[in-house]
Amino acid sequence: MTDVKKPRRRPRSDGQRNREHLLAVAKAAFTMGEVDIALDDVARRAGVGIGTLYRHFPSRDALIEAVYRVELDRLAEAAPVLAAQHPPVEALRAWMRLFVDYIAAKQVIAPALNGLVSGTGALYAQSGDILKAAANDLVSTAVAAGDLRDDIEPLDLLRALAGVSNFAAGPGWESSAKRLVDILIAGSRTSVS
Amino acid sequence: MTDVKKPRRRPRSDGQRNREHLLAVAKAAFTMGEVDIALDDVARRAGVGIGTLYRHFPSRDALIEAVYRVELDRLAEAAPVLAAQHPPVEALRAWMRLFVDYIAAKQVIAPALNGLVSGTGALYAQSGDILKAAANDLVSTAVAAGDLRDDIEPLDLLRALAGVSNFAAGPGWESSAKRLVDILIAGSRTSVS
DNA sequence: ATATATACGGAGGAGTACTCCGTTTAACAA
DNA sequence: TTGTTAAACGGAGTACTCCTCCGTATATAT
Repeated sequence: MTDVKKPRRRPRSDGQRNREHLLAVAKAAFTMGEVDIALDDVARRAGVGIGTLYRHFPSRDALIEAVYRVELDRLAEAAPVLAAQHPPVEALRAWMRLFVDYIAAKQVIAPALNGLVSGTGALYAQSGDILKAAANDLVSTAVAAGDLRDDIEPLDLLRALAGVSNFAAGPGWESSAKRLVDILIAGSRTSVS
Repeated sequence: MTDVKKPRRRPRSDGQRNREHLLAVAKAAFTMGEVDIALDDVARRAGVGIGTLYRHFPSRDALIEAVYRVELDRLAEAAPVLAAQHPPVEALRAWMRLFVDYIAAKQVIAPALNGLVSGTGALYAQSGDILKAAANDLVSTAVAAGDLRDDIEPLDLLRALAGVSNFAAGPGWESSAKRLVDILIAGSRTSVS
């Protein structure tokens, strides 16, 4: 039990302001197509030096994770709400559709999902765990109710979804994404002839 | 119909040799983990100048596509064979499992699938079309036989599969990938209570 | 006012993708 | 064989990116 670091001073206001500016700029850029924006640009647009950016976010991945953290957490929080409103399987379906909606609304989830799901490493690890836990709850509830096969891996459903999320291009992609959700749900049910 | 360009000379042997060396080196590198290998390195290992590499493959993506072309084509060619050997639905299942096997054998499909499936643009466009056509045949045969719902989008199944392919890490990933194939098939069947 | 922990800025090191163009060479004809 | 020429080569150079380092500035606390 090492003791928690006791902050001897209140955090500096300019530091927090800059951090928020950076996040806002980065999110705006990512939301537009500019996923590959140079970090120098992010710093310039936020009105800070590049050194400041790197102090707040020690790597590009750290910045990306910070940007998406809010969105991913919101998605995770929706799970218990849906679970309370719907029967188990429908709650899961609704939650998976929420993914699709988020992507449709340019809520910038897709790249985060990819990072989360691909083996890139510790990146997104924390948000990822929350998300996985949410999926786990929904699935195990449905399994316990006897509606879903008991060999369903929640993470696999997420992975499959990430595959579709990968590209939000082409007309009708949204409806085809929702169709896939139905396929996944149907295929996960207990009663399959 | 513009006339086909009549080559006034036979292609130079050194050119073809170098092209093959480059492909071999790149494939070897990609097959190991070195996806981010510098193109300078590829050129050096192949014993050619960087200029030569860029003449043969005008961009990094062009090189990657060329490397995976062979594998993707082989996968596409397996489709009619499987269709001849199995009833429709089982042919589709077998083909989807083939994806998993390829990935498991470090056959380097996963990144190609991602590129194919993500909206990166024309990259992989050609190989992608072949693959899509193969999937289309398998699915529409099964649909015609009345075994699969008629609203199944072959490409969506591929996308979902790509999601799992994304990471071939963690113990037991292979079996969970095959389980997902079963889920997708089950969910695509006509008779769902 | 003074002290000091905290944060800032941006030049610069290191590395990569890709271009340009003078040089070399394989193919072919005489 | 030898000359001609289209095709291919090589690698220095350009442009750009990520990230580090460290001297300077400033918010907080006394």
